[in-house]
Amino acid sequence: MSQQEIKPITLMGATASGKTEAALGLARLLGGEIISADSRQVYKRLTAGTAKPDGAWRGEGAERAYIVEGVPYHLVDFLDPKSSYDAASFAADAHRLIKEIKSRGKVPVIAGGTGMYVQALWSGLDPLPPADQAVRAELTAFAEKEGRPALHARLTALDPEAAARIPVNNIQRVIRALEVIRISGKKISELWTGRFHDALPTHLSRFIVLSWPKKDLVERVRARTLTSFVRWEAETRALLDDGYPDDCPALKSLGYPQMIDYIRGAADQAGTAGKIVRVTMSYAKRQATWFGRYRNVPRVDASSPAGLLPENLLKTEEAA
RNA sequence: GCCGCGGUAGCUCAGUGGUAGAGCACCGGUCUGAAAAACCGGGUGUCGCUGGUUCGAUCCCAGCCCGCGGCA
Repeated sequence: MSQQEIKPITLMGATASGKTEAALGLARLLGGEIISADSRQVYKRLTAGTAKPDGAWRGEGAERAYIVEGVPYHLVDFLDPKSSYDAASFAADAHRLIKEIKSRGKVPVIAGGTGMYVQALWSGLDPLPPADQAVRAELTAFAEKEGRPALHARLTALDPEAAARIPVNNIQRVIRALEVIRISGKKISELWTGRFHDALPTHLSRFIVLSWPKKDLVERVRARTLTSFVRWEAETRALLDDGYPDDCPALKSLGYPQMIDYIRGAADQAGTAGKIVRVTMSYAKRQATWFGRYRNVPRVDASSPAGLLPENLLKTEEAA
């Protein structure tokens, strides 16, 4: 098989939908390596709370890789919890890895629940300037002092078209639009090309969305939350003990704020676990909404007996 | 048994003689370098039951049922 004929497979699905299991099955069947598209599993030390696949770093130098059940699993467990990562960095890293994996004659299997990362990887981003944390800090301080309407008013003055599309309270997007003007001197509304559409390029990759009935998914989330709770508490406590602030990027991840409240005695265990299940299901709904936009991508009922088996996933793909 | 208080959304409660609201929960959606982020939208209800007064009752009146507290 020539390199050109190796087509990556991209698995998407809500949290706890079985993406890791499915990806490992496909990688073993086809001879593949996995690239995680998960904005939280990138962090070192966030393991139980992110359901990071159980693996270990092996090898040296260029050969060094995180190995899960014998399969290289890329873009997990490499970033300090105080560091930031983003969709553009992910897309660049993933494109580089896809090329490398193909050069080894292996099949790239991209698996993840971060819809924004999948979108950035396969549909690309407009040529906007990169993030600037100093600019963001300054604009955040302004909003805290003068209020969000005042910040939004600044955007209305500089880029009325963008301001009309961004709600006053959506502080992050208001800041981003102002950041673009500050750095590039151009309006974000003029840099948008409309490439953010509701279809994925199936000539570049095979895409599969894993879906579950909500009543089954909530049981999986509940079970996972309960079995990981003690380890999750321990890893969170260790991060706090080592001086990581509550608001560092990693600790703002889903469930960690609730775990921090629990550690500080502000909530009991049952209540905390229940709250975490709720915020997780709320996230799963947002993921389902995101992936639901891709009308040209087949969906697999992962709850069926053969649901996550690689042969079943490939068969469904062909039928679509 | 008597006295008092209460019964309104899934939960905790507010409220009005013109068929009703909040918080949480729940449901739906948005998404261009923070995306497990940041937001937007939706009330989902025999106002305990049965009568009475009234043009009109969730509200006022009576009886009943249920819960809580007190007295026996």
